[in-house]
Amino acid sequence: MAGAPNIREVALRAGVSVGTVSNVLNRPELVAEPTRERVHAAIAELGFVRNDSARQLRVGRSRTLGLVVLDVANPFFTDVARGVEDTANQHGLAVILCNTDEDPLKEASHLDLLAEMRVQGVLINPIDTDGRIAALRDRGIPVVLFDRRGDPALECSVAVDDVLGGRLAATHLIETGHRTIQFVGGPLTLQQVQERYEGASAVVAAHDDVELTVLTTTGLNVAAGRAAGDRLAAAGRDALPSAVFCANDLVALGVLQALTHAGLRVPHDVAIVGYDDIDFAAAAAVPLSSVRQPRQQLGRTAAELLLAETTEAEHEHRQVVFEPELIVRDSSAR
Amino acid sequence: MAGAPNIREVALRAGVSVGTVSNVLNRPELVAEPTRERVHAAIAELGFVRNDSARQLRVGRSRTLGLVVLDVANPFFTDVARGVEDTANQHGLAVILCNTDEDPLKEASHLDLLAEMRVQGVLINPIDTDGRIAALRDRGIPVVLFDRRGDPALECSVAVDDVLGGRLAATHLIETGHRTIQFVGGPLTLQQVQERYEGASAVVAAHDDVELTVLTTTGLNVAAGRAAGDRLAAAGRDALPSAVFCANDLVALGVLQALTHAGLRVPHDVAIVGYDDIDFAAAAAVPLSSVRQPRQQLGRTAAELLLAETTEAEHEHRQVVFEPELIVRDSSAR
DNA sequence: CGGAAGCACTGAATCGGTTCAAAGACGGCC
DNA sequence: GGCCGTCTTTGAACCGATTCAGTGCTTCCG
Repeated sequence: MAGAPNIREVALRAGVSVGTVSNVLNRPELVAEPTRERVHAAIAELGFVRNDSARQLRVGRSRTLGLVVLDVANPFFTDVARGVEDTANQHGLAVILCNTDEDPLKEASHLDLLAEMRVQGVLINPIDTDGRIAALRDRGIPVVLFDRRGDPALECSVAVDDVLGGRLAATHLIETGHRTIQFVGGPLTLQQVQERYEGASAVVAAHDDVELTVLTTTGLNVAAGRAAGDRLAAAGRDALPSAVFCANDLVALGVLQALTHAGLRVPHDVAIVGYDDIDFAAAAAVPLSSVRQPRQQLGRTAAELLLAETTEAEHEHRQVVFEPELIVRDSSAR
Repeated sequence: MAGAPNIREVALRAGVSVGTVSNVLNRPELVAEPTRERVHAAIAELGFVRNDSARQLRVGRSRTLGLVVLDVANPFFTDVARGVEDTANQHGLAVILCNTDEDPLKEASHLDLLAEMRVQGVLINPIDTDGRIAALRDRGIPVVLFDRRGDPALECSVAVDDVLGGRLAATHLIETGHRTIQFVGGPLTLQQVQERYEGASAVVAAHDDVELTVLTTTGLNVAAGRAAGDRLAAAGRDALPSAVFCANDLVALGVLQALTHAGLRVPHDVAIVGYDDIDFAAAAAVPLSSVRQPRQQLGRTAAELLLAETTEAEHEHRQVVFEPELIVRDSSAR
């Protein structure tokens, strides 16, 4: 009796069968008005709460959805998460947020857990597309990639054209007169980082007099950016690039802090362009130029694709690609 | 056969009973080496993944823990979440992150869902301590309050001394010569906001020549801060307070943006002190003075208290209170 | 040689909802 | 009165892993 009355006790109290109680909960339109009221009264009196694992066991799937991100502390991902949550909640689903810290082992263990939970689906910004994602799919759990393009034969994905984003940033820097550009970000195994670099690289290749170098970081956070900034500053004024293009805004903020700390002025000594256009970019010490992505929309669309895949009889995988937009602020003004 | 082999099929393939398979999974030391290997082989060949709802149903509780926060987009909460996640993962628990947006209705619906899921416990920064939290406790689900003190008879809690935080901020502003101080934050029903104001108020009361006024906001985010800043700026230069103390850093960043946009200089025209000392405070246009809280530690401690409550036979509720620390930066420099 | 103890394994009962075929109740109509 | 259709309710089977009393076997000891 103690903490957990079950559906049988409710049935007993309301003087009906368990089947009827279940119907009141799930298809109330099948139950006659007075009966329904008696059942509701019994539920209230006993403080009954449906045991979701029992329900899940019978129905075969849960009412949750997994969201696997690289770093919850990155506002880009929390904005995406907001979009996912809004859409999921509208459909009565809860979101399980998993943080991988760019660590394949953590990613793997989170995916295992989500598989055991029989989530309805997984939204993931994968680190490496190893077998584990395929394994999920084989088990019938739909997977939607976000912030990364997938294989149209296998999965849906929602991405932003990162190559274009890289082009926008590089074009802007070249047009404002910069000739030595430093790309800062990593690890390069991350598709986002790779493609942002590629985009910049393609533009630079078309200009004989412009030079692009790469400084890889071990992560995409403020600390990594600060470390990179320190290295740039330590190399001496002569070795300084005239502009830095960072793989995301956190790195850019870190670089900005380190350079400022070393007595260099942004954008006078070095210009900076970031990526993501998180809200804090505009509020930075030197307002940051950045490549904007439709963050919440990314999340909403990803969740919608997942829901479509679970409900549609004949599902065709879709690859949605949004266009990024360059926002120019003080950090790269001439 | 398709997507989901169960424990029976594994048993069949390995030539053992289901009980043995279960033992291999849960208490491998009870099973002889060669048998264990055969079972593992069968699991691998079939790609078997344990159905967690069946396990939960039998065992009675899940391996998850609910974390209910006011706003995932606030770095303060993501830092707390990191702490919670670290500790939870170490103990094999997954974290379900719920966002309430300071909306009691959303809070209630999330708590209902967590109750249905039979989570091991709930960590919450509550909006209003209405009956729903008590209802959870009655059902045997431990609740730990964080960033807020609780009733020692009922629950554990982890908080930071917000009254002290308010005192620190106000004392600092008074000592640097400010005589008209504006408190910005809200809603005042939030205990944090209330107490930060109280602390400041107590200090001001001891100084006849200092005036403290309140501008309440509807939320604790950048947009609310910006709106408040606009109102301050619109009131005209003469009506301006000489310093603003904000209930958190997001509000402070919003106020900073609005004031700067209106052509006012910080700290020359108006000084600003925030609260939380999120990472972005130091990187702001004018580096923000702020009252620092041990964010990750708050999360870790909260999770530990919860785990203690679920494992200890005789549990005594504890109220942990950390001390905040004032970090002075440019925004309140004289 | 008998009995006890230890070990590895078995298999049925169990957790608590959901589902669906079937039964029951009632009214309308010929 | 008998038949049919509609609406409501019933109750047992079922989902899949866990658990524990119990079986069969071996070893040890007096």
